[in-house]
Amino acid sequence: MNNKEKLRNAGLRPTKQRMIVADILLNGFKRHFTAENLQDEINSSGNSMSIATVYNCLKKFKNCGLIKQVETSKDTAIFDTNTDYHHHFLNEETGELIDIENEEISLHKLPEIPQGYLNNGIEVIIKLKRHN
Amino acid sequence: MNNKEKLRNAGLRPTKQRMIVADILLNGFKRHFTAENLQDEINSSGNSMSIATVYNCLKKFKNCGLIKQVETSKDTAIFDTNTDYHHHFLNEETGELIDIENEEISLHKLPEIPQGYLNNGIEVIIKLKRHN
DNA sequence: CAAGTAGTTTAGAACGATTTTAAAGTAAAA
DNA sequence: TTTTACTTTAAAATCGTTCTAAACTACTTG
Repeated sequence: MNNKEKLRNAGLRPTKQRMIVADILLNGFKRHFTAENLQDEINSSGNSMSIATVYNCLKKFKNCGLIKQVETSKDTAIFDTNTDYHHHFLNEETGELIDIENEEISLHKLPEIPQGYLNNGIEVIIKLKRHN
Repeated sequence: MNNKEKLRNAGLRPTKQRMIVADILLNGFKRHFTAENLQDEINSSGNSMSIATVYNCLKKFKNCGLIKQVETSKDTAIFDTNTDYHHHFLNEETGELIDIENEEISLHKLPEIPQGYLNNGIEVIIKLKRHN
């Protein structure tokens, strides 16, 4: 399936700008990037795109599942007086957090830590959706 | 141990402002809050504090482990072309992310989901520190 | 195809969270 | 004390992101 079809299937108009972004992102290579990274890449491919369009486009792509946004990264820092090792439920609609005590969760199998690094803490976030 | 001692033990000068913050945060109650929440609370307790000081203070408290900052919340949104269910290593020094395939990790015991909510996805973040 | 309309792009302004600046103030050390 | 290093502050600056409103473009219907 080509990119034009992918966009149509996702319910998005295949505009010139979305095709440029699709050509960069939907080629099968898995990668992480920011809006600015992407704009730089667009620029250096000889095209150009307003930063507003980059954001619009990423939001659309995300909403229809063509890409993901990593780590529910809120724009506001949230602090916690609970310094014990613990995890969180996150109500994504409201941003509300609820503690999960360490005993209530257990990681069975862990991946191998990359060479030269140490495990410096694990954060588990269980995202919640209201039940209908 | 009183708050003045807690601050000294942590290597922080017990200034008037830090004591005000300590009185609010270090009373044993566990809670989540933002810098703005805290400033509001300071204001409504009859004190006042510059927002810059609130941030300075939270940064110091965090660095010496008196509080934590929740969910490695970066100020920049990171997107991912990998839309499969997967997790991440996070190099906190550089912000670099590395995928962890779903099979490489397994959650054994899960906490009970709060009433009225559904599990809408689990994100595991393993923070990495460079090995010496 | 032609004309209408609904969705899209854009530059630039606006925004909100956080950090920086530089000057004045305060705690600890000598 | 006097000195020195750290801290606080208001205000400006910065950074990522969203909004605005006007121009543009893709799709629909006639």
